[in-house]
Amino acid sequence: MTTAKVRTQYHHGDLDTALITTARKLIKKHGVEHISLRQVSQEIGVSPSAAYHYFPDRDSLLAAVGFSLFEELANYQEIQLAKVSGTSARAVKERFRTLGRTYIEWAVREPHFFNLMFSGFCLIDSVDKKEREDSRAFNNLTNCLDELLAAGLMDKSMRPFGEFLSWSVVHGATSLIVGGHLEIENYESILDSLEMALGIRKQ
Amino acid sequence: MTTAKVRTQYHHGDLDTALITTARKLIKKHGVEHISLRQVSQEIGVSPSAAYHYFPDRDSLLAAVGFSLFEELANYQEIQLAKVSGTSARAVKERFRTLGRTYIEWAVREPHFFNLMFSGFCLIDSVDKKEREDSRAFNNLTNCLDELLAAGLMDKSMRPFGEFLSWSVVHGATSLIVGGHLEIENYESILDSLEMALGIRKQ
DNA sequence: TCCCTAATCTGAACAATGTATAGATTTTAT
DNA sequence: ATAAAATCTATACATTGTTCAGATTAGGGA
Repeated sequence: MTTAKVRTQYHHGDLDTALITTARKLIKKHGVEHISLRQVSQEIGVSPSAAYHYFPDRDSLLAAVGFSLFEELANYQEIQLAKVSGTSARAVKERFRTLGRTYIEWAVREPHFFNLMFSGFCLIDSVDKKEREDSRAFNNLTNCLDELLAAGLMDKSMRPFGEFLSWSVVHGATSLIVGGHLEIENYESILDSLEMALGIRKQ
Repeated sequence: MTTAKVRTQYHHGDLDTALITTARKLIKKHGVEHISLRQVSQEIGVSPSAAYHYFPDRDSLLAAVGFSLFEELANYQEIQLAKVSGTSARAVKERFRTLGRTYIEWAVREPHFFNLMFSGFCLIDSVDKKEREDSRAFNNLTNCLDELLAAGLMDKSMRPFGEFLSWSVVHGATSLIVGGHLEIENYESILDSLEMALGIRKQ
């Protein structure tokens, strides 16, 4: 019986992923600006310099955590999306709202994660653009907008602005809320505004 | 002849503002995550501990810089706004675009400033809400939207969403651009989208 | 089974950082 | 002029990121 802090073996075995998951745990609790490589190493029960065999520096580890969070968010969104399947007008519109709602609620529930993802650590240039995890969320948005259009539920002339407006409004509102610059009683009003903006029919 | 680095007097005289302006200068060049209290002190030519007579800790100094940047942005916006005075439909619409354009361009020109302002250092709670400098920019936006409505240039039913949509879209797009998550050829298309969303008449 | 090489981790060290405290210097008020 | 308040320095300490030489272990070929 070995706890995380007292290893019995010299070789950890899976230090690569242990570093990421432990960093994730500490970031979740204390925020990315308040955790150190040494804390992460100590929590695992490993020497501070051990991490340098897997990541060139501290920021690379944090970036790795950040990228895994994009994946997590996309997974969460798709799970919630699956709960509103169907081709009815109600289902299609609810899927669109689900995409925005999950984004906002996920960020509000874990603001430290959101800050890490969008605070310069996760430089897009450092990873192949075609394999970016946030493009999965983007594809889901595109599909949803196409469904809305096909069902005649949204203003045709607004379709070209669909992805940009949705992403900007939801991300912008989320960013302002998480940063404490905007207070909103219930997040559904954000989605109401967005629906109005895109000319999505009521009822 | 005294440079900044070699003071002749024991008392600096205006260390309070010197700390802020010097920190501002270093943040502008290197970004908030790469400057230290000691660098700022050394640049001024003062002991590292001197700063603690004016700010309780490093983060408070950074926050002070951040708050001054909100003021700077609002000043810049109002200067640009004044260049498009008049009551013609063209002038009113151009003022609305100017508000968004200045926000985006200012952030893109000084991304380190933008990051500081919206990266957790500038906690709104720490300052009286009624005296917040970003409310100046918000008031300018409200006035502009009222002018648009009064001139019959925007969709009446969209007015209640005016401030929120404008702020979210412009801030969201800016945040994504500065963070490297979104690439946009010219920023006017952002304003085009926003005008479409608010039902602001063409021509 | 033994040994050798590569993989993996430790230990000690370094400079830099934020911050606390005691004391030095200067200004201000009386 | 002198006491008190304001302002700044010097020193110290714990913590951090990072490097590097060396210790420990794992895996494969004889």
